[in-house]
Amino acid sequence: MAIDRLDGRIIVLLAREPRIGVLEMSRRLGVARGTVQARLDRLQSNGVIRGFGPQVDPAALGYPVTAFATLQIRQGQGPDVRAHLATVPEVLELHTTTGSGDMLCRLVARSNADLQRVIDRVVGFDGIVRAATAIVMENPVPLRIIPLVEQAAEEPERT
Amino acid sequence: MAIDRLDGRIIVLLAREPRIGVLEMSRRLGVARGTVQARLDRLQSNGVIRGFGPQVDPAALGYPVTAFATLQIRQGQGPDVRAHLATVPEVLELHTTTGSGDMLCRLVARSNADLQRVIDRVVGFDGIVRAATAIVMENPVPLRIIPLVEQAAEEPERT
DNA sequence: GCTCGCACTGAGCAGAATGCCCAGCGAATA
DNA sequence: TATTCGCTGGGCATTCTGCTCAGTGCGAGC
Repeated sequence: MAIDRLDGRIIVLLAREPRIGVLEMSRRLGVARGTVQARLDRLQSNGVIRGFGPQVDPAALGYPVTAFATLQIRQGQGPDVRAHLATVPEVLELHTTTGSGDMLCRLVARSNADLQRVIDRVVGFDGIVRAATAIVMENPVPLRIIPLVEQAAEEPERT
Repeated sequence: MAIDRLDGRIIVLLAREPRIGVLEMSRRLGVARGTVQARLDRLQSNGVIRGFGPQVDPAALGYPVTAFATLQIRQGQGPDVRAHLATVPEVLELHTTTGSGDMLCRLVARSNADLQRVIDRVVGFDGIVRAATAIVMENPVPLRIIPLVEQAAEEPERT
């Protein structure tokens, strides 16, 4: 669960240059290959590293528009709404939240006009009372994990 | 930019089993190894596949609390706020948006109590007028790309 | 109708990495 | 003190990679 500095260096190195392989990592980090391999195995069985799936850019796929929609759900309809949203390919992720909305989902679309189609499909479901959409203009900080890993590696336990 | 079915199958296969390698992929897909290799190179130089970084689970790192914060920014302070937020490790991503807020950011924290510390640090900056935070309770649809890739592969061009 | 360009195929090759094994060692633990 | 655990450094066979090549089928352009 807690990671130490070596774990942190492994993850950061892997995040920066994912293709280098275990042997090259051991060279760069100055440790034995078996150590890196054991650490990696542990990190993966821990669940710290979920996997190494390809990071696909929706914009390059033809979906340059990103938006976040806050949804208000009719009481008791949560499970149905989740199942509905899971069937929409343009819904990239979905969270249930506290606060003024009940759910927050990330959407993509081929254009602003196409976004209307996506939203219609999202809210075209009985359990959804209202949707408030915010279109993303810029993304100054793309999804990142390195700073957090570095912090976690420096402070293995704290609360 | 547009991907065909073979591209789609490559990405989906890679997303499901990231460790299989080019040779095994060519076997599963029933095409020559060189073809898979060429397609992968093209997808990467296209930017469709950004990379193969490790997918790290913040919860396993000791940050089980996720939240989304909507920020309102004082006019003209945007660039400073971005720079400020980029220095906070718990800020995993940041978007500027249309709508009632000006920015939307994803935060993680070690606990609900720790979230207060993170929010204090986030809003402890002059350019931020107000912050509305929604704590994530459940994540019925984790960040995914496969359905979108499949759709994009079936409909190479459309708007 | 013909030729060119392009993508795919199937094969081969040297080099490198992987997965796996082992014995030894030092530190922390019981 | 004895044991356990993680790291080291080495070796091994197997596998994959990166690269090259000639041949082939297909569509576009002339």
